Amino acid sequence: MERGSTLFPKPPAATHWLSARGGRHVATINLLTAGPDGDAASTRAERPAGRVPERPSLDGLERRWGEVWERERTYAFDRGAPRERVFSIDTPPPTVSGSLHVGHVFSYTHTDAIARYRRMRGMDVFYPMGWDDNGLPTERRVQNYYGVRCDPQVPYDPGFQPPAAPPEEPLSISRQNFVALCLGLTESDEQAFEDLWRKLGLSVDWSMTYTTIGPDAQRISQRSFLSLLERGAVYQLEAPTLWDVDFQTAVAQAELEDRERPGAMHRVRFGHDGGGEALIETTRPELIGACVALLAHPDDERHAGLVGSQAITPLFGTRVPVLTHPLVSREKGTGLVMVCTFGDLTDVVWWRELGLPVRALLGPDGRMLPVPWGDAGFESEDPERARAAYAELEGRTVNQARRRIVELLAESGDLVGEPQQIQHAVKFFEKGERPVEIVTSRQWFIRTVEHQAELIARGRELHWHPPYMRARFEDWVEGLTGDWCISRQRFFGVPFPVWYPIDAQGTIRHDQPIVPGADRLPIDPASDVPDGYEPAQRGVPGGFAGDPDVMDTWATSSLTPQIVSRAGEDEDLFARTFPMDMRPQAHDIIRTWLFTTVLRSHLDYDALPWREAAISGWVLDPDRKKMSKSKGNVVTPMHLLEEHGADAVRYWAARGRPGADTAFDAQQMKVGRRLAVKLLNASKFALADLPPDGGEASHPMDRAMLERLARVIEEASDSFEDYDYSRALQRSEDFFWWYCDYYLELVKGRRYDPDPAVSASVGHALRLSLSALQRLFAPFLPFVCEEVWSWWQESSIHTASWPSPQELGELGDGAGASAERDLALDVVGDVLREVRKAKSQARLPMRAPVTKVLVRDAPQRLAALALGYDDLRQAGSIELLDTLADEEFAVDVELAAGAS
RNA sequence: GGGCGCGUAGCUCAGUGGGAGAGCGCUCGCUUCACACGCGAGAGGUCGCAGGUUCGAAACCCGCCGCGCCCACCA
Repeated sequence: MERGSTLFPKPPAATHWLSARGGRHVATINLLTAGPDGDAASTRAERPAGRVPERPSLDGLERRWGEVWERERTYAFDRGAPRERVFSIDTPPPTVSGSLHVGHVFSYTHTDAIARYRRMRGMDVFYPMGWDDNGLPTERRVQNYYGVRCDPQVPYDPGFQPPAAPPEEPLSISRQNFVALCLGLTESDEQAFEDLWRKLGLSVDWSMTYTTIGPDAQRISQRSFLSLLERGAVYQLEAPTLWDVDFQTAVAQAELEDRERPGAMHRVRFGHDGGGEALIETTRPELIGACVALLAHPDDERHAGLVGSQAITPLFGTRVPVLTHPLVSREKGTGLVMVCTFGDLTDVVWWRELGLPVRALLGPDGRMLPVPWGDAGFESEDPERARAAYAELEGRTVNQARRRIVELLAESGDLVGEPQQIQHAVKFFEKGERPVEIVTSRQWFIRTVEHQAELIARGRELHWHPPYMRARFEDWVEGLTGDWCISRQRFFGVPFPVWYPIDAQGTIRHDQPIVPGADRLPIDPASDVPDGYEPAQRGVPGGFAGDPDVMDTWATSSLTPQIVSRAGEDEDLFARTFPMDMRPQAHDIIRTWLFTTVLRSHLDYDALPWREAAISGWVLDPDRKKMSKSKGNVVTPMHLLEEHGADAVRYWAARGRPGADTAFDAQQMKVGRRLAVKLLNASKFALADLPPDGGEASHPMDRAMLERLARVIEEASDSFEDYDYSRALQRSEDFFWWYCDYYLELVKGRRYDPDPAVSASVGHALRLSLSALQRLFAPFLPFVCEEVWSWWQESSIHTASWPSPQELGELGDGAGASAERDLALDVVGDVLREVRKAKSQARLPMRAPVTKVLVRDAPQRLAALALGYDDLRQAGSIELLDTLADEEFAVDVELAAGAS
């Protein structure tokens, strides 16, 4: 056996043959030293050098190669690489306080396949992992885990230790202590997540992780906020805001979801200053006291007589005008609608457009506020009665108040008929338990609506994979009705870096925010003091007050491209990585994460944050419903990986087309495992007793196989370029099974032929094909591919170059000859199938000898068959192979005597 | 109500103008010197329905039906 030469004596000039990672990378692929007797293979995995194992196995591959990759820093990012060689990925930071489920495994595998492909193309892949630890999910988890509750009024306790077991009554602790617990708990969560990702084989550079609550993320968030503030792109306003009454915080439009809930429609009689009555229908009778107008459609003649007059609310005796608005539906209810401050978002529109007063009854805790009725407060025709009625509601929750007021209305005779039970969609905060309410409060908003057209244009600039996902983005942008509310009345988040002066009267001057210098960031206005003030001046007249709120989690995660590329922190890295190349994410957060990231980058850099958006689908239950948390927790990802192996789970994931929701299917994982085992065995077979390399594929059958493989490489590459990893896998896999079942069987005779002149062509073709196949599968099955590669190669397959058609050699000697060779593979396969069928039907083993085979076929096909004549005879154990020109393809098989 | 996607074998899906396919499952057979975690063979389909374009449609166009998702509505 020759030694020391290489598969590719003349590496093509293309840069993708060269390492993206400097000296750690081997530029060429060493082939001829392979085989069980070879000595060149390394001891990277504590294996006797250069050995193909007797019984190859998948057992232990994950641990073994995971350690090697870590030790050799296989996936390390070389930050010296020029921008054009960098492929930067804006990885979604998973929420650490939830648990990872199969949906994460699914979509992160897609990203990893693309990352590995790009790396093999010679790109320096910038692929950091982040953890989204900031925000409500962590707060909730800490509250439950330790049995504590954050109370900003409680002073900081430097010696605080959480109770050993959660007490029955939640323990009130300071914000600083609470945040410390959040940080501690997320740290252990993050380690568990990292372990899982490593086990799955994500090719992440683990030296570059980030968190959305870390100081860098805080500094970058605050810096961006201050920049927006300076430019007037962010403002604060006291206004009706979507509000979650359990978390007691503002929420954003994007965080709402509809839930079907039973409800009741009540027909209620209002009085009227003309002496008549006005009937309305409402699902929220508890807000009758908050009614500020009745509305009809301008063209609705039924109520034309009422318009312009005054109606009088039942129970409370408040006079409200009857007005018109085009948004009123004539078909719904009585055609007359009650406007309250505020029952739903449409009320806000009516209130704003018609200039109606505010009469708010609902507090931030979701209970009916104490309000004065009569002279000192809400007006009423009969203040005594109003006070008495409202006393029945005050302090009650929405549901309690609703039940009570229905009784009151029934007693007073103002409820017309029985309430109709209905099923209707109600808006919820996606993490909330009770419907959102609308509460007036002071909040920060980023100007969004005025940029709608520009954002649509950004969406068209972005390359979407699959392309139809852009429609979701455009639908969302076009449907925006208000600016983005980014403030939250919570604790574990990035604080707004703003203080306010308190004037001599003790009023907080929100209109005169005090901002810190850039060099002070990140700051927490709850503990830091603005320049020119003393700590003792906090909260006193003439002093200052810190902004009490934190940013919405999306207000930070919308900056992940800036965070990972370290905008404003490391200009060199930023220039090499931003705008980024790719954003992978699932389709359900296009309206949140994708949208807000585009918005922030547009506002801060007047640019897209990335070129490509690769959108993945969801994992569905076998019954095609979205995988629920409860079910996801039954089959934890770690269990899956342990049961089936990482490569097998990755195989299932990679079979899911980009953007397509995919059913959870353990059966597919078994198929993936089979593919991995097949790769082991086929590699073992090809590499053991490998014949000498003749330097070219001189035999037409070998050449035809390589030509097919060249087309597969081309298709897989094109698919990957289009971010269609699943197609790349499918093409490679289809070829591979054909290669095992037909090609490897057909060439057995020649490869074991003692005459090197006969075996050398197979020797060459096996090296080329096996090398290319192993690399084609490497993005999908990184563990088994690294294993089989290590049997005959020195460095990692994952830093080897992606296969190219050119490396298979100059195959072309005329299109006609090539077409005939390809036809030969088909015809030989057709005949072999007939021979196998005859043996199968005769219940004979496949090696059973065949006395004679007569192939009838078109002359052209018979001519092609001649190219594979010997291989076919050998593979079918055929003694005599004859052909006869005929119009129909037919094969007569004569089995050895006594066989059937 | 608007939009997007999907509908092909029992299941999961590939197939975008000219032979209806793969894997799994099922049936039968074979321990063949890479692999029994294997190999070979077989059964199984009016390609959702209806119309149109075309010499020719699973594919292109129109309509309808069904499923899923997103958005809007929410009195």
